[in-house]
Amino acid sequence: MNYWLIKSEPEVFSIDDLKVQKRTHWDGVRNYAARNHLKSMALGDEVLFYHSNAEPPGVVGMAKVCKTAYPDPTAFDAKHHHYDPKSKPSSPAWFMVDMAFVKKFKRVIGLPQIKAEPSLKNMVLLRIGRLSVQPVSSAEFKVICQLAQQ
DNA sequence: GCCAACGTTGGC
DNA sequence: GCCAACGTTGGC
Repeated sequence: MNYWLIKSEPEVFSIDDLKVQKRTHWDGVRNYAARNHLKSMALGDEVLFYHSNAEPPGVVGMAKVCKTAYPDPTAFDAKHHHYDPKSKPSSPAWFMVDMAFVKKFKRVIGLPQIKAEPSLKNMVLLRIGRLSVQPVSSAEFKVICQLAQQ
């Protein structure tokens, strides 16, 4: 079992949207490092859901992988905002996974709280701030879950 | 709205 | 293959 963190702007797609929809295609990732993480995800991997550009930014809940990586069709659609002519159905460049809602935390674990927690100081979130799909260690995942229960 | 960080593009 | 210019992300 591996653990991950995905970012979303709540104005675009929030944990509440995922709760209503129950599952969603995690499409639109157009960064190679993020894509490689998507392709490494296994069925049932647990994923922290992070709200970026929010007040406060932070981890708001949990999802899990319910379908492993497959080609992102929005990259093939010339009219789509995420269209990329480099990606062809015969040799797709971009992939997506499906995510299922697990839970929404009772409180947001804000970025300042994460920064203040010594056991989380090596989180990719703090080291590579812009990466939108990133791995989380099992120890970090446990700490986040404990903070969510306080 | 500003700006730092950093990934991507393209000229050479 | 280097690197400057540019675009995007995302915290503040």
